[in-house]
Amino acid sequence: MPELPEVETTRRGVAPYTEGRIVRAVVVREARLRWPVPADIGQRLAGQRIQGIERRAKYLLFHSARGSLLVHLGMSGSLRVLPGGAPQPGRHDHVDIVLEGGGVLRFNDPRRFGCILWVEPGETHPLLSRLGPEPLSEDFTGALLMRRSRGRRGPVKSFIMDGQVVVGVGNIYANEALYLSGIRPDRAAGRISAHRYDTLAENIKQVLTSAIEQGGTTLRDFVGGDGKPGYFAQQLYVYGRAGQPCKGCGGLLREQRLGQRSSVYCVTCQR
DNA sequence: CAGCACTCCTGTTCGC
DNA sequence: TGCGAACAGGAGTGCT
Repeated sequence: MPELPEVETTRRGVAPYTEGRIVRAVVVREARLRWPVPADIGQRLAGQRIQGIERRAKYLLFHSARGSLLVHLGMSGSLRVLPGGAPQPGRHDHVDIVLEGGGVLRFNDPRRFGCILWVEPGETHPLLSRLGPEPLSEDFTGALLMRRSRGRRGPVKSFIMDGQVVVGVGNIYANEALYLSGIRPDRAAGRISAHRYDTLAENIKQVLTSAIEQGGTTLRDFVGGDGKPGYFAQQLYVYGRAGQPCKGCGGLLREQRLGQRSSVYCVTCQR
């Protein structure tokens, strides 16, 4: 499932093949995504040059002079470059961005939790207007977590997954960062010390950075081929390891549902 | 506002 | 071995 590192890896992977290129057409085979793909998206984008690709949270923005294509990969989405043109589309190949010169940027999303929308020039899309800071920016600090968490009684894990607090911390990395920080995921956000929030913020940055670095080794998978683009093995301490031994102390990892999300932690190493 | 539950969807896993 | 049920999960929406 694409988390922030996968989305950033996608951005870097498709940028060399799309930036500076002109869009010839947009082929929408299935418009029923999270929200309907706008019917006029092809008219808006055709003939436009893709000036750059920006990532904000887990959204990708393909900027042109006439507006921007806003893409989210949801749970199961992927973007892949087909430099030599478009082979027969598969069952979930919902949208093709056909480029001058014959290359194709193909959007695939089996569960259709993703979206493709349009943003007018100079406007901030409502989906982006209330987002917290980027986790890898200087704006994201332990002090921010400390300040924003005061008075909040919900679990810290839900707190750091709240996109209005900080963006891009999905379930996998929330679990991992809390393990690395020695913090139980069900601890009340408002009752965690400034020092521990410093540690947590650093670990969130660390785990995301290392995942992005690992993603760099799979960039070739974004082009052609039939491998699944954008996903890469991640060294995981707790996520998906419920019932297995903690890599720190050997105790069995426990699983708990928090805010509809599975949370895995070590009762000994995390307090 | 904070904190939930609900919702979208389909591939995978599980239980019998 | 096969089949239906349960599950996973990003994040917007709506309710308390």
